[in-house]
Amino acid sequence: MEPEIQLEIEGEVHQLPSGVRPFDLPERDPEALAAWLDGQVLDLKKPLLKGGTLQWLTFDDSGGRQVFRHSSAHLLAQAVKRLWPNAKLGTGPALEDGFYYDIWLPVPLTEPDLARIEAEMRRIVSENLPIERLELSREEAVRIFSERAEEFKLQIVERITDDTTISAYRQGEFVDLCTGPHLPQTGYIGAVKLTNVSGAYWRGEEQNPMMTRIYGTSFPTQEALEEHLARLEEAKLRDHRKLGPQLDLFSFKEEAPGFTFWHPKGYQLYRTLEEFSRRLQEERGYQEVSTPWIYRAALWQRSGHWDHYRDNMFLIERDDEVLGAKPMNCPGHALLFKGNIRSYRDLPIRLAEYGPLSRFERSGTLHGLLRVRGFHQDDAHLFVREDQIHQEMFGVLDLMDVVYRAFGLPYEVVFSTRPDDYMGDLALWNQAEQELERVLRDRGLKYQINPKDGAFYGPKLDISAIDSLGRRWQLATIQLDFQLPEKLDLHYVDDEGHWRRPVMIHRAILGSVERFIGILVEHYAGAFPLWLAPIQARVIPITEQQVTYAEEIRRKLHRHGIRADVDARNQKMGYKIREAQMEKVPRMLIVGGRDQENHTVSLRTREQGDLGAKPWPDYLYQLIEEAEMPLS
RNA sequence: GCUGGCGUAGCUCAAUCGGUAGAGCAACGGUUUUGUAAACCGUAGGUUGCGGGUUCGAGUCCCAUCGCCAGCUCCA
Repeated sequence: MEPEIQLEIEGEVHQLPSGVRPFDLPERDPEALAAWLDGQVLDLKKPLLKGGTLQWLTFDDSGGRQVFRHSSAHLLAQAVKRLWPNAKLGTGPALEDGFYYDIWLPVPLTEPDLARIEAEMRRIVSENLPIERLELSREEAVRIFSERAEEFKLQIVERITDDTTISAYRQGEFVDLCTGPHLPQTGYIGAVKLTNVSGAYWRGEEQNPMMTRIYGTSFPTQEALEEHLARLEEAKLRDHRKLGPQLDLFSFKEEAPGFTFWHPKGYQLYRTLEEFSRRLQEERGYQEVSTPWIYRAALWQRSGHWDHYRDNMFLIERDDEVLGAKPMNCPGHALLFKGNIRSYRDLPIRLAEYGPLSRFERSGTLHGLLRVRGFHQDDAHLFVREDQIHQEMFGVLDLMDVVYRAFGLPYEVVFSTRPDDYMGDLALWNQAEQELERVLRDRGLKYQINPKDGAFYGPKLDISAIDSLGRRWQLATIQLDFQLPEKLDLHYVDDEGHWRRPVMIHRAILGSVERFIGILVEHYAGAFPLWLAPIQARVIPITEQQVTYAEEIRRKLHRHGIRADVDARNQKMGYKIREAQMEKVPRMLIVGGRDQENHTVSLRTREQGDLGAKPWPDYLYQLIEEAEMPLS
């Protein structure tokens, strides 16, 4: 008698012969791309030898999408191999919104090549080749990929351990080493688009050969693909590098790559943000200082930056000695701390600084405001006793919460642990890592662990946000440091009169003010909330007759701390309104003859449009309230 | 830094095969005096990123360089 298995599908239990393929079941969802059996994603054509609960994965499931995109990557590789038979395949995974394949090519790729590859991919789709799984012995795998001169695949085979099944997938003449799973046929891939080409080192190591990485995306239908491409276009319009200059906030110039020119409006925004940070920190016992921005090399040698950070520093040679511009404030703050004898009663001492920092970033890594060479942090160093670590860390996380809630910025917490080139004593590192984890748990924060990504002097907690194109950027950082107090020999006097070593907490909440503004521009698409907007209100006289009245209103607004201007140009009202809307000014106070007579302003808001006449100056008091900083 | 791509007026873009660099918006001058997203007329604006080369002739072809874009690497 043939062995049977029991499969539960959509609540119904079926008795089926062992070896049945999900693909052949009459219950199969016609949109299914793969099957899910008790937590495992399987090919639809996988013969089932044991029973369980089976679900269909479609393009709406992330698992289904992943299979779809992974098969699309194979499709890409097959097309490239048809066009360049001596191309050598690297790896080609699925991504969130698409896929890529790293391929070594004898010639550089050009735009028209992408179109040719796409055309070939469509041909393979129309051939509707069956996709077949092969399970291979190591010898077979080596033979297959040697025959095809796929040296990179052979390297992968070598690294596969003996306890793993070596599998490959075949579609037509094409075979790729792959664990799968995959779609049943190439015909499933309804629409593909190759988006861009770039270089990528084999296995991500700089000394390895550079492969050509071809990115693409794919969807079941042409309409879905076009919708996706339209969304990408939308996102590009939010890009801070486009919006910033458009809104006249900042610019970059060839003469100073990686440094920001802050225009009047952008700098206003910058100062508002800094003021926000100042007020929150003063309330919490921080003291603002300003320390030198250039130090003799000897300090950097003592602090460890010379060994761990020199390549990223701007160095200056004068009078036969080397000086370095500061990439961080910590050594300066430590020196300031050291300048007096400190009692245990003085701690914690919280030193804040907003001064300029410079880091020499490699040219290819610069990216608008999000990666610059010259920037400012809302930086602070907390000098604390060991028994104060927990409480102070708790306070920092609390401040962070206030700040990020004020902007409604979605963020992720990452806990980065000891890197390979760490400085100092292993026991201290372990202690610091345990402290950080304990505070995270006590605050109930969700976090991910990023092993070996800590700073060279201590483990850190990073907050990152995502830009308009889905790239992740680190904003806040909180680091516990037992090393620097040691290196620079910091101490305080404890309650028994003994010298003790303080602990340093490095922290920046906004992170870099530059980067934070870049993220904010994209987050709000340039339409900043009232309290942040560089120009909060624009007074628009309808005719020349109201310019004096308009000026009067503007002066009064300013006197009460509202940033306002008057558009007195000889233009129609509609024109001025249109410009104010495009500049994303949150409030427009329109004044015509009627307003002047009745002592009103005609209010228009950026979001709601015309709201009619409001008595003046009553409206001023409403505006003052609406424009308050979100300090709690 | 590496691989590939792109640099034309302040912005968005055009210029056939190598043959006189052009338009809209913005700016400026004037007319208009206006009630909720673009009034009208006119003027000016350029060493085509910078430097070489090929050619009778280069925005266009070649070399080099700078900057930017995508990704890699790096990343407090």
